[in-house]
Amino acid sequence: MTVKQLRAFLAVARTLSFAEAGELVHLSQPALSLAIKKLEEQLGGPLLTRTTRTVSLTPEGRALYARGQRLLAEWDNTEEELQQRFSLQRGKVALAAMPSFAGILLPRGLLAYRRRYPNIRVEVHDVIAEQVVEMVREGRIELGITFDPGPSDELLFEPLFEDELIGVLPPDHPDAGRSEMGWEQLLQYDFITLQRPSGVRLWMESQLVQHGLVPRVILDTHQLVTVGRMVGTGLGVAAVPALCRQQMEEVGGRCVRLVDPVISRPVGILRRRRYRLSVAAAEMLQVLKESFGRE
Amino acid sequence: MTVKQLRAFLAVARTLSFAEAGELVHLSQPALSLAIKKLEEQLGGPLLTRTTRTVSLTPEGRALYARGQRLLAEWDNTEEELQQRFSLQRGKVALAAMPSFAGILLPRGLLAYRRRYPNIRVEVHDVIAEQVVEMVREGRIELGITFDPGPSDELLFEPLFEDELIGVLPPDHPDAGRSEMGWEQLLQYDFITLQRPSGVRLWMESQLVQHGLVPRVILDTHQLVTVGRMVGTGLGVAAVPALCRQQMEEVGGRCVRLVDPVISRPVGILRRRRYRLSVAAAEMLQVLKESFGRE
DNA sequence: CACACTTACGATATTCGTAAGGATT
DNA sequence: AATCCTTACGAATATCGTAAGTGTG
Repeated sequence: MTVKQLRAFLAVARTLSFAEAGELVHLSQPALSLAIKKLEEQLGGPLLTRTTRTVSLTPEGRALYARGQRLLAEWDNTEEELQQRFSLQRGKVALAAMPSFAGILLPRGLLAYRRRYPNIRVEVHDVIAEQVVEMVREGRIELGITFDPGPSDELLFEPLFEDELIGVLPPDHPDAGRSEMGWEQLLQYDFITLQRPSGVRLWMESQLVQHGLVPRVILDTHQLVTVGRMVGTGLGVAAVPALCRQQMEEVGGRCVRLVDPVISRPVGILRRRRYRLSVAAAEMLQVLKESFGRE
Repeated sequence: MTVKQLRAFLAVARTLSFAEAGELVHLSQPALSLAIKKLEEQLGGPLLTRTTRTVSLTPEGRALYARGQRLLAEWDNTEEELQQRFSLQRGKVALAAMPSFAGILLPRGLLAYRRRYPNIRVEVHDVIAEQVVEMVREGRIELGITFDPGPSDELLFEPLFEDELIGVLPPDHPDAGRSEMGWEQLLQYDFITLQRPSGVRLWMESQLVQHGLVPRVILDTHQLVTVGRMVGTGLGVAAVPALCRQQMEEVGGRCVRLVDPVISRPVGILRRRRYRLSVAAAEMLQVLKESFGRE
């Protein structure tokens, strides 16, 4: 039994006329006649009773009509859904981004994506960098936006831009108006930072040690906003990823570029090697590159 | 998208090997390759990623795999069910028979049918003759066993045999041992019969009137068994369709053939004109004819 | 170098449409 | 006589298998 045969039969069953049905399925009357004859042969008995003047269904024909309608509808739906997926008129992308990116920059990218492909659902997981990597590795999401997790044989990282550490100062701080300052200068002041298990804290510390810099930590907390608020109220200074600049300023911090050294690490898109992206995800990758790529 | 294409794709998706899948669907490797290529073209994108050394599914391929499996299973089921219907390995016949026939003779016929076609469900409606006709007319059943309802342009009656009225006598009745007797003789005795709305009563009365015979009715009831019991206990005599002979004897009646005149009417199979019978019902018709036909 | 999929090509099968045939209203 | 389905037949299309090609481990 072929799809064409079933389609032909259903058309005849609906119209009870070979001629009319022929138009529906774009077939000449004889061709339709043959098609149905073959179907009947294959199934082993007559589906229609034709008396040259009137066509009607046999009991078996009615049985096939009932089941065939649902069947063909599902068939066409499946086919159409696939076509829509490929033509980006339907589908879903699941991605994850670390909070600093998800909150500030990502919305701009998603807006661009949705403008181009309004019918594709986007699922965003706003989780910490380590979990982003984990979710990509497990295949729960197709794309992750995070720091470079380092070489891996199952993960592929495409950098988008460098995220630098910037200084955060109280509004009334003497250096608050400057465009940039050195690390040594910053670390003269009481230092506020994130608590130990934090990825940012670990990264910053390892980098500072390499340059012989030692912060005078007077306070650590586990939320970046809290760090910002503390700096904003004048408790001390801090250093945070540039991605968080806006957030820091919103709670009263003044941001300055930090040099000597410039500490930065790449932020980019992580995905699985060896696994092809869905069409929708591939396009998302493209849009994200355009929105946040270097040039 | 054709059935063959989907079948081919699913085979590859399952085995992740074109060569192996080819064997499953009885296709050479190149033919399978072409088939899938065409499917991909039709759907608008790749379903499989092949690296000449390894085959894996794209996200879209996984989507089709999930839906396609169910779809093809339903497809095959539908096809097989129809084939089974035509080959009498599956199906259903709904029929109705008047109680006298349904209770005594029909079981023998059904046994013969079920022996030949053990997988076909049979639905028997044990209803009075008028309802049998009604159910056939409404198309709720395909076959009805009843008396001839007379000519009709939508019903077709095929007689099986003649059902005669026979006499029922108490066991100690002087005529109880005879093989046949005349109506006039029977009607000398107190007569027990069914109540008025009954078809049998009406038929019998109209026939008797035509022959100038008048029964001395001393009692009427609405159940044939009751008539039998009353005769059995010696209250009087009765006349019932021969179909009920066994039932009468079970409750103590003695049956004799009635002549002068022999009153009979055809019992047969009723079905709708212009509507083809299902294969299962056509076969049932055949079996019933063989079991209860004249010769 | 061996294996697995793809491309090329000739052969076969299937399907299609036009034309003719048959039956019913 | 008109209409509707079926059969017949030549043509176009699609599909298949064999053979050659290509890339990977």
